[in-house]
Amino acid sequence: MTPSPISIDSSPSDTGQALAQAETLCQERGVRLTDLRRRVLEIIWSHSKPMGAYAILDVLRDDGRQGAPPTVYRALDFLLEQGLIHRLASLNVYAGCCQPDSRHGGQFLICRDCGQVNEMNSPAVENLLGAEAAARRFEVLTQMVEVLGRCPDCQRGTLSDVG
Amino acid sequence: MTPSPISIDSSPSDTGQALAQAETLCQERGVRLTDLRRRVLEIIWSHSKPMGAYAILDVLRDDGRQGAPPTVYRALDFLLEQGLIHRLASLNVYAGCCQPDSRHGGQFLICRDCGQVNEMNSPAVENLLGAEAAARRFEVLTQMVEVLGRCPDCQRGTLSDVG
DNA sequence: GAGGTAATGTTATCTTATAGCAAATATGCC
DNA sequence: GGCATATTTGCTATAAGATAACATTACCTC
Ligand SMILES: [Zn+2]
Ligand SMILES: [Zn+2]
Ligand SMILES: [Zn+2]
Ligand SMILES: [Zn+2]
Repeated sequence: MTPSPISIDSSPSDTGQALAQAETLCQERGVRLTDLRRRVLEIIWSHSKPMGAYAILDVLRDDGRQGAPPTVYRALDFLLEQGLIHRLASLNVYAGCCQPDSRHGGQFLICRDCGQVNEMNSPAVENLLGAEAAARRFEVLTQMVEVLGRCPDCQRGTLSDVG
Repeated sequence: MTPSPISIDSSPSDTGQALAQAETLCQERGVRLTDLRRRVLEIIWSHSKPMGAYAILDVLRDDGRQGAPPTVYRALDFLLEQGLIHRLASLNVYAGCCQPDSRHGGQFLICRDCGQVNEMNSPAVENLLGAEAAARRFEVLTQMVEVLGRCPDCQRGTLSDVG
């Protein structure tokens, strides 16, 4: 019923919800969420930490599916275009987007110790960044914000590196 | 005398100033700005756009200097540690820091069309990001902000892609 | 100059990402 | 269904970015 109050991990239900919403969005937009693309999105969501392209490829191969790097990169390109995932440039990893219905670059809190990533998407930050850019006569297309630090859990115990 | 009001490019004097300041900072800190490290910093500053590691390596080789990737990556690591340059993760390039005396992650306006990069470093943005992170009980170590868009020049004419 | 530390040279390798073309699959029309 | 079309996927090769490991050289102190 009620979602667990502290969700460190992407639970199966999170994954399910994300997939369902992706399905809906793709239908609305008239684009095809193929088996491969859906599976890549599922792999990303069902892991606790954002994944690199080659880690995703490994899972696909464990599935028994054929594939080479272009296979996964093309799926990632599609998911990125549709705003269903983000790329964290500082880590070369890909993470599911929590609000795929509204386009945004993404603001992320990345834990140095356990690797967890939290998508912030503070409108205040977005607006201020836009204002500062505008003050410099700069036309904004996309914003990328990545904050590296320590998550609440890793501050508490030193249960670092939970894998 | 007066610095040019619109500085699209890093002028030789900018480069000279940056090198002089780097020299001073490294002396104060008791670290060695060797020939190689100084030259890499100079190469970065004397180019109009941020450069990739292998582009820097090419220039080093044009100098007649020996070198392989580790040569330039070690120099870059040193310059990054000392806060003399930044890495723009979204582009895999390195850019000189305008305020190397104060440590910061860096906030960048990156022009999609001409590739120019402008370091913003708005304290307001930094503070707000810090506050938003703190509200989520997240301990900030470093912030990285990269805003992709179009610089004033590229909005005016469509003198895009000035190379 | 001997000894220790820091920096650089050198080779090989690893990770991340893309180009290019062929085969397969979905879609739309007759 | 049969066929033309465009999209998607398979597959090989390769580009681009970054690091590991170890040998050599420069620098500093005694
Ligand atoms: Zn998002
Ligand atoms: Zn953590
Ligand atoms: Zn800076
Ligand atoms: Zn521009």
